[in-house]
Amino acid sequence: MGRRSDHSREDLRALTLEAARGLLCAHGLEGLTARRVAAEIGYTPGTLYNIFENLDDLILHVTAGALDGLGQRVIAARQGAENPKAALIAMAGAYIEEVRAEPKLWDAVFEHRRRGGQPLPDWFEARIAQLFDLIEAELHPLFAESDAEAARRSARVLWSSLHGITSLLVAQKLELIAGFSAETLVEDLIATYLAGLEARG
Amino acid sequence: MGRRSDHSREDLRALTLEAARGLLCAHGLEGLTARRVAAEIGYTPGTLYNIFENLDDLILHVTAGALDGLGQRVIAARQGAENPKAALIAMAGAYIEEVRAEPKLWDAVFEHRRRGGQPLPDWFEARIAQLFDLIEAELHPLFAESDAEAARRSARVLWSSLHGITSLLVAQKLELIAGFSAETLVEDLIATYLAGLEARG
DNA sequence: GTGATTAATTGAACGATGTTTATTATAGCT
DNA sequence: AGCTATAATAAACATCGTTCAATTAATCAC
Repeated sequence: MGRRSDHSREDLRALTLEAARGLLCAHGLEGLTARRVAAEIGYTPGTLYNIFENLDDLILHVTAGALDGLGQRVIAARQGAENPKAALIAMAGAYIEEVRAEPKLWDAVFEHRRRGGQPLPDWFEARIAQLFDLIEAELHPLFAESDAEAARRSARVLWSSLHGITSLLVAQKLELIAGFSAETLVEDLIATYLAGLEARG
Repeated sequence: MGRRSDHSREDLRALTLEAARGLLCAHGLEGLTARRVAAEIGYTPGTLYNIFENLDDLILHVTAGALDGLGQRVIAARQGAENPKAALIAMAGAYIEEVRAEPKLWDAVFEHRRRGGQPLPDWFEARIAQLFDLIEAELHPLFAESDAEAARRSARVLWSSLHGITSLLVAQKLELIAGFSAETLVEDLIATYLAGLEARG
């Protein structure tokens, strides 16, 4: 079969991303194959390579979409919080909620590595940096201007720690941590860490 | 070719584990294939299935070995520390050192998921629990006996947070966190979190 | 020592994977 | 209508994990 006009270039791209996201949500990374995505959108595998560089590229765009959605939820959750601690807990709560809603998708986000050990492309790292800045912004008021370095460091510590909890959650390795919900752990982390910041001056 | 007597059953098993570990260290998860492991030990792929249930099983045993080695190093690092804070920082330092020595191996440890989404076998979870207990043991002195629950919770928070930092480190996603070494972040985490515990009473 | 039994190793096969490419059929333009 | 540019396809390639009948070597019985 030759050229069709069932979908515009952009439609087809959006359709593909949606199908890929659906497969990730339903079956995780191992459920996403070129042939399955193609079948889902009614095309053949080769067509995918007209739209995306390769499967890694496709997956990267799906996960970028997930990160964007997360960013929106996190920003919304922050509204109305009256102090940094409340804001951070609300933001982290939104994170966990999002991850809980689609655990396999988020497991794929964390588990995925590009073939050949290639590093993440710049446009993707920028997406993550945006999320990162949200935490950093909340922490800044807690530090003197002379301590900008400490504020940056603390933002990185909190970010990494949150990532640890959520990644264990979606990898279903949190049963080791039985008896405590992710929310409980995150709240403990934030409250205690902030208390420590204050105590250390 | 038929039955050989080049190696005893146990020798062959050890040889296979060693070869698999070498491949993981050198090329990560995607470098470990049945055919490559077999070639490395001078046998054919089918032989692997006499020794291990499947590739997942083989990988699981390699990572279990890595966890055991880590446990020994962590215990050694703990010796001589005079208080819980110093002990925890030393232990975490050993963790990071180990992970830094073989980043691809540890990335594989974190990245690996069994096919079909099967949960980790009990014998493997027990290995992790052993490591877990090491942290918990250091924290206990910091809590009143009536607060055993809080001690357990804090151990889980610290463990997850450490995991977050190391997992970002080996996934080479720590460049996002540029400007701070894993050691710096871990030390900040432990010192600040412990200060927070004290401040909160 | 010779024959029968047991066990380990192989090689070939199967279905599936990501990706590339020549071929084909369509859409849009002159 | 004819031409061209382009999109989609089918087929191929190398590789993957895994299975299994066939084969060969070691072991055992006598």
